[in-house]
Amino acid sequence: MNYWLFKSEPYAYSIDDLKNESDGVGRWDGIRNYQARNLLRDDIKIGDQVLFYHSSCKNVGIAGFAEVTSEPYPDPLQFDPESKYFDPKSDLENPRWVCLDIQYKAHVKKFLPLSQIKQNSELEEMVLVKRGRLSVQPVTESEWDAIKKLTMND
DNA sequence: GCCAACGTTGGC
DNA sequence: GCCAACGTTGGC
Repeated sequence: MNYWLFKSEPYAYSIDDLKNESDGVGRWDGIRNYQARNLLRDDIKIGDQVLFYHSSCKNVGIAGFAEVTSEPYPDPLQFDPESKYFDPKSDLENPRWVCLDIQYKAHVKKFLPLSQIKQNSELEEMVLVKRGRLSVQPVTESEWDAIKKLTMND
C-alpha cells in the first residue's frame, strides 16, 4: 500500500464536498498534467491512502484523509465540450486523461498548514515542499505517520 | 531535438 | 497582483 497527496482548490472541490458525496465516494478528475496522470494511471492502486490538501485558498494545508477505491478509468470530462477540462485532442479510442474514485475517510482533527509542514524537520523533504506544483504526489510512510500524528492527536 | 515564447500553478 | 518555477507549444 502506498501514500499520496492530492491537491484540490477547496472552492472547486473540498474535503467537505467529498464527504457529502453519496457513500463519500467522489471522482478525482480534471488532472491535466502528464506526470500526475502517469501516477494515477500506473502507480496508484486500490486501497492506497490519500492526504487531501487544500491549495490556492486562505488556509492552505492538509484537510483530510481518503482512500483510493477504483482502478484508473478515462476521465469523462475530456470528452465533454462544455467542461473546462475538455480536450479536443483526446479521443474515445485512445483517451489521454484518466481519473479514479476516492472515498472520504476523515477530516483532520487539527488542520496542518503548509507553513507548519515547511518548518517540520520530518516533513521538509516532502515533494510538496521541495517541488510544489504537482497536483498528485507521492508521500513516504514516515511522512504519512508524522502527518497522522500531527493532525489526529488530541 | 532544440529552444524561445507563452501559459499555468500556487504560495505569498 | 506578483512572480518563481515549472510545463507546453510550435517553428526551425
